[in-house]
Amino acid sequence: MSKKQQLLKAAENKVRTGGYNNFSFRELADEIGIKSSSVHYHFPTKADLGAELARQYTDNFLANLGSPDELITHGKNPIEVYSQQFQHALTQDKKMCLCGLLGAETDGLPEKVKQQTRRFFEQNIQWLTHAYTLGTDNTEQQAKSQAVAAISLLEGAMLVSKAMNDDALFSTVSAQLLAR
Amino acid sequence: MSKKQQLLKAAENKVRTGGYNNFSFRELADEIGIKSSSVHYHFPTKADLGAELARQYTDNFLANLGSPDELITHGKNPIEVYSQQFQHALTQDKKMCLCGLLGAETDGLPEKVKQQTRRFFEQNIQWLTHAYTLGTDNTEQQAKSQAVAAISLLEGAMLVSKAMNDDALFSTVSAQLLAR
DNA sequence: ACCCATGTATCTACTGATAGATAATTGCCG
DNA sequence: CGGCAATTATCTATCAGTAGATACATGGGT
Repeated sequence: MSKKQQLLKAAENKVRTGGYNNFSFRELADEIGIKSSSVHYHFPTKADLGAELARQYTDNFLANLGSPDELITHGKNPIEVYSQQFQHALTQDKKMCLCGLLGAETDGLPEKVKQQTRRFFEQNIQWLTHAYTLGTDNTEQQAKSQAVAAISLLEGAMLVSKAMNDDALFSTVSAQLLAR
Repeated sequence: MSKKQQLLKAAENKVRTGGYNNFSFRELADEIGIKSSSVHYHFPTKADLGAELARQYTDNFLANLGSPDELITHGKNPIEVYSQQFQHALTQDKKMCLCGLLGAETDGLPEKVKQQTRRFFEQNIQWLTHAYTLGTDNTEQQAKSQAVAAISLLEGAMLVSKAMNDDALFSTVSAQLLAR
């Protein structure tokens, strides 16, 4: 893995633990064994790093999901797959969703980080809206409402599980999403 | 209002905007017209300030709600009142829930701040569990599941609304909570 | 010989925290 | 009541540490 990707990985861990202000160039540099000034070679400013972080996170998140149509073709329930992706982030990484955390502190973020954070939610709501349209007679409007509620429920369940330090809460909540 | 309360008020705005690391003693002091060293008189450490902030926020939040029984006596739906309290925080203050944000970054917080953040959710889940028991044949277990889902949905809806900069999303989601 | 990636050195600004001084107020004792 | 003592709330001054950022030098691979 390139130093650049190592930096992003280290930053992801820091941000998902304590937010955008919870990492510094020095910490990241120390962690991967370069000097803090060298971090500026890869990312001119902290905002550039943060924006790239959110961008890659979003792209990877969506790529790992595949398309709702594809999932149905393989006999899977898209909403179930979707909530499992959140659960994986919580229980494997033991961390909050990157963009969930950034979204909560959006008003304190540099503009370009804010934009990428917003993009995460736009794309996810689009994905879910599509999923909630397939095999139903939902209008686009209805499907979008369900989509926004679904991502809200899952982001919120992560947040509550972290705050209470009890991952079982997430399972309890996601089960209700699927039982509707 | 005492300087101490002014400090807490200023800190609340900062934290609800960008998280625990988004305020400094100097900023707070400047804002209310004292010196940063004087802040240490009221709060020995930053963690002490953060913990007191979360503690008061929780107490005020619950006090403003009243008890579920009381609300029903006055012909109100406790869950509706509860979700309106969240909506008020979002649309009037134009800010995220303090403990929602702190909960998301819980692993990056000093221990005593973490404890007070957790207390917010414990007390809120208790309140909601009680509300979901009244006038139903729900078991305690079922009511608690509904309670956790409700607070997850509302915290998540705030987060998504902030990230998307669209408060209407919150309304869309909370409407679904009440329509169940 | 070039250029990508990193290092050295340094800057200014800000961080939380501490020590010690100073008024102003409060409260108790005789 | 008078006066001493303690408490409250603030100040000035300073600290070591860290923040993001910059200019410039260096080395290693093609």
